[in-house]
Amino acid sequence: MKRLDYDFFHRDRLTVAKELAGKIIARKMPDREIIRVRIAETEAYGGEEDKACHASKGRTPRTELLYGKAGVIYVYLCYGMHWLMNIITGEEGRPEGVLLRAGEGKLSGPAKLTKAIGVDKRFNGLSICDNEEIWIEDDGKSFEISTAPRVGIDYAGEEWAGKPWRFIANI
DNA sequence: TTAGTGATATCC
DNA sequence: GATATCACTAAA
Repeated sequence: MKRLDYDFFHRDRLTVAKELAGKIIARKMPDREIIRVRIAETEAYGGEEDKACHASKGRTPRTELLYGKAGVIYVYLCYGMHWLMNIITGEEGRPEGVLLRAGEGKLSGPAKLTKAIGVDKRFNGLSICDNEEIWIEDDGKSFEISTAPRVGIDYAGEEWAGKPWRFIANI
């Protein structure tokens, strides 16, 4: 069992998103219990012109993290009650990231995943390959990966909403 | 289908 | 200071 390090995330976002599907996210809770959830779905965001990426409309304090170093966790509060978790990928200085969209089993939704592993604002800005509370593990198993269009981003227009940048592991 | 929720960005 | 927007969920 090995932890994914900076080199894993320091690559093209589509590659990272595809390979991240099927990996395990581990979370050490405050009571020292360790929760492990296999990642079932990911989505790639960002790139030069991706209108669905938060950073596409301009660099702001909130999106500053997206331009940062690969492996950094970007946590975003959506609709006032849902935490969405992303991991920054690619070169520093480019707004790229991968959204963790679902976990194995009943965790069919990005906010359910973060709720299950107790991720919130406190993790925003942490590096996932350099702390003892949360990390990603590779247990050596590999899965068939399906692709599909991203969801929930109709505002970005058909061209971007239709990109097959969603990766689903056939667990 | 619709309500609920709050941070953020963008306008005064 | 005010308002519009939003990478969602649960209940119906």
